[in-house]
This record gives sequence, C-alpha cells and structure tokens, in this order.
Amino acid sequence: MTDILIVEDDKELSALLTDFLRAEGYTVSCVDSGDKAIMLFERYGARLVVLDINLPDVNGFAVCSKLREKADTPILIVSCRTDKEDKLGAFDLGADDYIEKPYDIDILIAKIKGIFKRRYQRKIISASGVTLNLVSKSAEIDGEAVELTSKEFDLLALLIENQGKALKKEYLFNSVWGSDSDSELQTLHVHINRLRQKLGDDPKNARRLLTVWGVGYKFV
Amino acid sequence: MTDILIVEDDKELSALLTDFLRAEGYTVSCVDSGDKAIMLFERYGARLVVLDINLPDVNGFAVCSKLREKADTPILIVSCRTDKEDKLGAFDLGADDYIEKPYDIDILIAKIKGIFKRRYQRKIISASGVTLNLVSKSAEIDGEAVELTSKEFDLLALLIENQGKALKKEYLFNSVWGSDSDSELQTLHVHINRLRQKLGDDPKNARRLLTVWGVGYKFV
DNA sequence: GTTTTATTTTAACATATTCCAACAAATAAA
DNA sequence: TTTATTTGTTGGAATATGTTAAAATAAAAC
Repeated sequence: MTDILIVEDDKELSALLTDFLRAEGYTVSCVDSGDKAIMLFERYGARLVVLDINLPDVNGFAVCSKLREKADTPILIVSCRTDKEDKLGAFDLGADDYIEKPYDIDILIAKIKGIFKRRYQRKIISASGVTLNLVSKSAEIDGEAVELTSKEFDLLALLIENQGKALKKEYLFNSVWGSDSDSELQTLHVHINRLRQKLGDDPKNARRLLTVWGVGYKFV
Repeated sequence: MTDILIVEDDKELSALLTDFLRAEGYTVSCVDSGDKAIMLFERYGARLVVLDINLPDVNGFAVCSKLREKADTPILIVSCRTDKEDKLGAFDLGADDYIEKPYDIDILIAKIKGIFKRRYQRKIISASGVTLNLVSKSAEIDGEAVELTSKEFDLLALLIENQGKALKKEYLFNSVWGSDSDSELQTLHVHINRLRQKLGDDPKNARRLLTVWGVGYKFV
C-alpha cells in the first residue's frame, strides 16, 4: 500500500508535490483522473488521499464519496473553488480538510505530517482495560498478559482502533482475512467467540465486545 | 468532561460560537485566558479545544504546547495572524488545524463535527429528546439508552434527518427497505407502531412521530 | 516426520427480527 | 349516517442472524 495517493490533473503541480512528499519519506502514487484514482485505490489502497476537485472526467466530490464507501482513509480536498457550499459539501462527504488553491506546499505537507502522526504513529492502542502493543503484538487484559493468536490480535486491534463504531461483519472479515465470501463469515463468529472468552465477556451480557444486530460488532 | 473548551477573549465571539455548538448537541466551556484554560483542562478535561492565539496573558502557542504535554486532545487554533511561520509552528506543536480570523462559523462547525466523528465515533442527529449516534448505532430517548433494531434505527434516522418534513410512506419504505413493492406498506405501519411504543408516543396524541393523513409520517 | 498449535469448516442450536394476516379503529367521502 | 379507505394493533409464523462445540484441515514447531 502506498502512503499517499495524489489525484491531480495538473502534471506540473503533482510532480512538484510528489517530489516534496518523497523527500519527507512517503511513498507516493499519482493519477490524473477520478476513474484511475478509484481503480488504484481499490487495487492497492492508500493511507491518505490528496484529491483535486476539478478533474477531467468525474467530479472530485463523486470520487470522495466513492472512496468513503470503501474506507475511512483521510482525504484532503484541494480546489480552486472557494464557495462555502463546496467546502461544507466536502466536509459532509467526510473529507478531512479543504485546501484552497493556490496553496503553500509547506503548509500542505505540515498538515499531511500531522495526519500521519495522529493516525498511523500509534504503537499502543487501548480501550476499557484492554491494551494492545501493535509493535510487539502483545496484549494485556485488565493488567494481565494474554496470549492472542495473530488473527485474534488483528481482529481485536481493528475493533479497538474503531472503538465505539459499529463495524460491519463484511468489513471486519475483509480487513482481517482479505476476501469476502458470505459463507466465510462463520469464521469471524468463531474468532469473535474466542475473543470474548479471552476477554471474559459473556455474549448475552457483553460489556466490551458487543454485537450490533444486523450490522456486526463494536468494542466499547 | 466537557466536549469543547473554547479559549477566546473576545466575549461576543465566544458566546456566538458557544450557542452554535450547543445547538449541535455539544457541551461547551468557555474561558478568556490561557491560565484559566490550562486550569480548566487539568481539572475537567475536554474532548476538543478551540484556541485563540492572541490572549491577554500567555501566548496561545504556549498554551497549545502545555495542553499537548498532558493529552493528545484535538486542538483547533484560531488566529488573526496569517504568517506562514505561525501556521507551521502551530502544526509543529501538534495543532490539528489553523483557522484564520475572521472565519465562517459554519465551516468551523463542520470541521469540529468531522473531528468528533473521526476521533470519537460520534455523529449525532437529534430531535425533541431523541438522539441517534449514526456511527455506534445507538439511540437515546430522553437521556436513556434504548435498543432499536436495525430497521427501526434506519427508519427513525431517516425521519429525524428530515424532521418537520412530512415523508411519503412510499418514500420511507423505499429508502429503508430498498425495494418498492407497494403492497407491503403494512410492514411500515408495524414498524412505525413499534417505534411509537419505544418513543412512548401514543398515536392518538403523538408528540413526536406524527401521522400525516394521506401522505405518511413526520417527526417533530 | 511427528507433534503441537492455529485456523477453518461444518453443523446443530439459540435467538432476534421481520413479515404477514386478520382485525380494529379512525378518517374522509358519499 | 353509511360506506369506503386509510391507518393502527396484535400475535405468531417465517426468516434471518448469532452462538457454540467439535471435527477437519492447514501451518508451524520440534
């Protein structure tokens, strides 16, 4: 997965931005149209998207909303449009920021660095007595070390990273296992079951790993 | 813990902002100096800080860096200074955004809502004592948690998002169930009925979920 | 190559939700 | 007032969804 996907039809600008970002140590992919952006994102994913609004094919807003359907990757919208409506629309679609062109490239980079730091530099995540060390892959529950298998760990990490959010079963399975055939959701159930045992959670009266009927699961 | 701590010495501006944010369902505290901000934050905490740079006592940047020592609460810096150096410095200190004065209050609120959604998994819609969190899929009625099934939740969310507007039954059914078999509107009645029970609404004298004869329903 | 451990599959079981159908009540039209 | 139409109510059947245990497979360790 590349760090940053730049969607920008101004070749000169995108080349400049790419150089600067690579100098900061990020891996960068560039596309000049919305369709390509979606394709590349579906295929390889990205940790952050810099999205121009005025694209040759589809509208940038449409791209934004399509990306949001797939993942909650941070999206920075870049545009020469200055209307308030455009900005509000962008935030409503789930964009993380709206930056007017022409922008100062140092500021944009500072913002990107900030997002990366807040979003991806976390080594330890925790919620309601459960602590996961993403580096050593070790887990503590209520202060006591607990052995988790790798699938269990990945699943629990995903749930804790999104604590409070009801996550669809398809999404959970997809993220942890990589594919999504309906029949395989049983596998997810089994792992949820194991996790609950290790968490000491009774499913009928779960306190941490809750089922959200008709949707999936959430960690609180 | 309050949701939002506003650090701003312009009383008029902070009062305005407070009103707007409270209308969005956030709890808000206001202070007019850096020392008070630190004190209040240490004592009660906050989920997000809106921080003015030009304060009567200490510099806003100093406040920002002190807050960062204590927690990684999101900080939105608001300032009339437009120098690049100030902005870069703010991001370097860990500020989440730098907003130039004068700002559009709707944009600021959109940004705050976005942060709450991403960070705290809180996307709230509410009307007359009923609050739905679209991210965690949880519901509160008059301050008490209530269990809703997924169809009930979707239906109520649709009604609340369009509060005050009478929605056609066909539209409601279509939106929630996806199909459009007109004959099955009976199903909608049943769900409306359940919702009214959970809302504590008597259909003969409904206070929230009203019947609009010949049309459908509306939430007020 | 065997043993151990982790993971997946299978299938039976348990539960919640949704749907349906019949009827009751309210409203509008005749 | 009567009639037709729309809306409200109810219980249980049908369906969808969730849980669990155990066996089968795959992967890793020895």
